[in-house]
Amino acid sequence: MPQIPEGRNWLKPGEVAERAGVAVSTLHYYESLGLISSRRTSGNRREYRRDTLRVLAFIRSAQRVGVSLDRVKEALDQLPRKGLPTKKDWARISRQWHDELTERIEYLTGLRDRFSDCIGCGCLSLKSCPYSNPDDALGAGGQGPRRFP
Amino acid sequence: MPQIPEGRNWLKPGEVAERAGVAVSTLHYYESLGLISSRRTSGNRREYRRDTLRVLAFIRSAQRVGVSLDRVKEALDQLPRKGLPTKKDWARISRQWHDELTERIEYLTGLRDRFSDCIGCGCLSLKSCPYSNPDDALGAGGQGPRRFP
DNA sequence: TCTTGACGTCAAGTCCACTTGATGTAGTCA
DNA sequence: TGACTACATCAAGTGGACTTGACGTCAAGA
Repeated sequence: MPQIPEGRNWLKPGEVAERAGVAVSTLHYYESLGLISSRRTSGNRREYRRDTLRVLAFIRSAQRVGVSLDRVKEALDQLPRKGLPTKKDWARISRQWHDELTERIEYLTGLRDRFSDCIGCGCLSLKSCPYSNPDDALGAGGQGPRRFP
Repeated sequence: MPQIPEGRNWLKPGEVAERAGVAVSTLHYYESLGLISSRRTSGNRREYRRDTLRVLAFIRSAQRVGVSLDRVKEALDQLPRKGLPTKKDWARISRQWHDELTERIEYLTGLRDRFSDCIGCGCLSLKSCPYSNPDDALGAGGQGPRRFP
């Protein structure tokens, strides 16, 4: 991994990509979606602000739990467009993120426990089974995640 | 919702689709993947065994937590190919499922708590942040889920 | 009997999240 | 200076999970 001096606040695409564990093409893609931004050098090369790493980390963890890039963008749009995001900005996002994760954790926990009840026990009845009910809380309005290998 | 008499063990596509909350085309798709199966009437219409609803419920809940259809198929392939799956068969799958969910819950919980630590607190440092580390436990070998609106 | 709707097949389309390829330029190092 | 690599743009391709469309058939009710 290339050493990035402490003082350098603007990073090259390759550096950011390596540090964040994504491909350079992914940076382009995210930029096209407005998730991250860059400035250009005189030679038209991109330069990313150091805190882009933080944004990328945020995106990464959001995706890991199945949040779409659209939703991520909504969250990031609450950061100030101009100027560096402050601690307060990140704290606000962090709070929302925390709540979202908590909700998701509770859902999974319920799923696990009810699953044990209705299938694990061997009752083999779907009549009162929450999984056979398409209209449960989190089910409505979503197509669900696509992959989590 | 159409009434399906208690005794009927073979259901029509429309009935299954409505009960399971999926489209008929989805049933075709799942069948093409080998996730569910059907027999045909003399008029070439599909008929699904009642317990297909259980399989579909299983698929649904698996997808909800971001498990791919490939992985679902792996699990379902452990059910007996011929004959009705027994309580024991479902119980085994249920156990695995339970473990998988537990793992996922623990991951999310860790994510949430560490997230609070490293961003919520405002330290704004990514140096020791688990999200900036591409090589953490669940990160390796996966591209992550795609959507969870 | 006739109509209507559910169903059959198969190809193609969609959406998200990227990746790959083609082609040209910029910067670095021997 | 020349080679080599990183980077730029843009279009097109990929993979998962479906959906839509076109077109023909089967079955149940008026």
